[in-house]
Amino acid sequence: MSENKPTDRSEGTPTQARPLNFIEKIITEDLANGSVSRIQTRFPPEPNGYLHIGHAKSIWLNFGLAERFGGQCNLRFDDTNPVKEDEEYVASIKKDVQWLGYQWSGEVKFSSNYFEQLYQWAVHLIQTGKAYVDHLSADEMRAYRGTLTEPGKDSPHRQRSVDENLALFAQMRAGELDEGACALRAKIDMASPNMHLRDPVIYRIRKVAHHQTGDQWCIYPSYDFAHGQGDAIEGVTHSVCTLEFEDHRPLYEWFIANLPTPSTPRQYEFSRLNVNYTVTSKRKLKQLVDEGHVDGWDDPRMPTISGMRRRGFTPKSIRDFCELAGVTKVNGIVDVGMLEFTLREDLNKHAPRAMCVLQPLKVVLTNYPEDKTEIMTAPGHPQRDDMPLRNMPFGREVWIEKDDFREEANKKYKRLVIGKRVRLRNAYVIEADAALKDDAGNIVEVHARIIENSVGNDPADGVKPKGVIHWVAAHDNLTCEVRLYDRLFTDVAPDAGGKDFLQHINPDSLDILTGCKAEAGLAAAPPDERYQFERQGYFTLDAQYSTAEHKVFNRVIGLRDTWGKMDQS
RNA sequence: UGGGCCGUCGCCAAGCGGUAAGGCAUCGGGUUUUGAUCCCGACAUGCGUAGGUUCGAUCCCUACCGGCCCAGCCA
Repeated sequence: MSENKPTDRSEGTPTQARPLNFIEKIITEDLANGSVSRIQTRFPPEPNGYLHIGHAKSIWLNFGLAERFGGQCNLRFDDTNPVKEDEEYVASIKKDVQWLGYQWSGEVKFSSNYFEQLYQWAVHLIQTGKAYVDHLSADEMRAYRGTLTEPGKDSPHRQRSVDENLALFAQMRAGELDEGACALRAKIDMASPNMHLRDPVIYRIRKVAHHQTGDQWCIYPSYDFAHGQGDAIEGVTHSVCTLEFEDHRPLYEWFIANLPTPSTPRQYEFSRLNVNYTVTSKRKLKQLVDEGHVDGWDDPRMPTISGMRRRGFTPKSIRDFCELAGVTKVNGIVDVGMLEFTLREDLNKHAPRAMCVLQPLKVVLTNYPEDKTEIMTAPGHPQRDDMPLRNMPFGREVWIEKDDFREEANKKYKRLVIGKRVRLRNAYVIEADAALKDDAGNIVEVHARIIENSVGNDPADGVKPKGVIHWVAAHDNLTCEVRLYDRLFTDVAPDAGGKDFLQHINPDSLDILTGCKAEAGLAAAPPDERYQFERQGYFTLDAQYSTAEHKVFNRVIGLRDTWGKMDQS
């Protein structure tokens, strides 16, 4: 797969001219003043679900930073909570990261690789009087923690001796205590205005099997106790995460300061990527899947990486979008229009052109011999000469788009009208004579004439065609199914302010067209190629629904359409 | 309302005391056998608000206003 080359970064990417973002500035300084000699980052997902467009930003940022500064980026699964995780997700996450065009440094890492070290560090904290086993129940702990405006109070178990804590913690590990019976807490400050510093739980008992470590452990470290230390073990220099972890930073630093870690990573936070007209919360995406509003996690309308892949997005368009959106600490919502822009930009450059009639209307060229056929040639791409020419059969009967014919129309209509001319793209100029209708008055066929010698030339009589329309020969084409996708939600912010996002699902987000007529050459379309169906948009084969006999094309995105937006009367 | 963070064009986003980059979108115009692409042009006397410091402030100070995050043995 050509799109998996992690080196395909050069062309078109605005990387060069762009001013540095705040994290790049920090790294540049750190490198300049020698506080670090080399960059190490990491992308640290918990394997508890499918990745979506929001994760793409983190992937792009972490891997991109390493790439730009000649460093390395690890893929580390933050698997400290076995009850929510599954091996299925580690597989899909690895696939998504690679598809986006990145390769992690060395082996895939897991926080669970460090469980023994983490355990020893917890013991170290106990020995230095900085951690204790607390027997308060979860409810009691909540009550003791205080509130946002009131300080918490010390647990009655806070002053246990080191020996007692050591013994209790060993019992926890040995499985001698029940889930919830107690937990290990860091001893920091129950009156801290920062809730995360009010003696956070760092180890809890969970008697469940872990997807990586099996039943080796029945106690698991919390995120806060595992993340920074994992960074330190891996030599991560810049631990980049999202804004909601800002409050955790003092805790992150407290562990690093109070433990003999091999390095001192620093945490930096940026705002997560939000896109309008969609939702990205795992709970909501799951609901869309579970309630059958979409076809699965990889439904082409989903904002998941797998959905976008199936839809036909290019990895580059997603990376470019992340870059275009920028890296700051401002909580914003980016316009999907920007994503559509980077998508079209990439597709326009690389997609071979083709013609496909979505809603066919037959045109009979009455002055064209019944037994005659020709092969028309067309460029593979109008702005590139490195793409092979296409050969398209042409004959007496051709299909054109229903929308491209009107019995009569005003001068703004640049398509086929009775008595007027249009060019069949890459073929003849034709002039319409009559429209044949069925009993209900629907136009079922159009009679027209070709203008002799107009292939590649303007008509000899000087009467130029009004416009250019696409067509497909009736005697030789590929009948196929085409799926048109629109945004999944009709509301800019489907879940803003506690709105019920399900109320805003777009009933027309999927339009299935059958009996579409594509140019014959498309019968050989490979599954990962994206085409521009001229005048319509970009399309790719749906890997799931297509069979050898029945091709299904997904519309990745339509062409920019200034005509469709204006008053066409 | 305790703490943390954030507020520059409709949406992103530069700017770091010397008089508002850029992109997306939008609106004009040109080229074009895709109403696509491409090309030109327009688009913040204004930087959440009010004061203050300064010859000069989006950048410094003060006070307000607005938004986001934190009271999981989730991450």
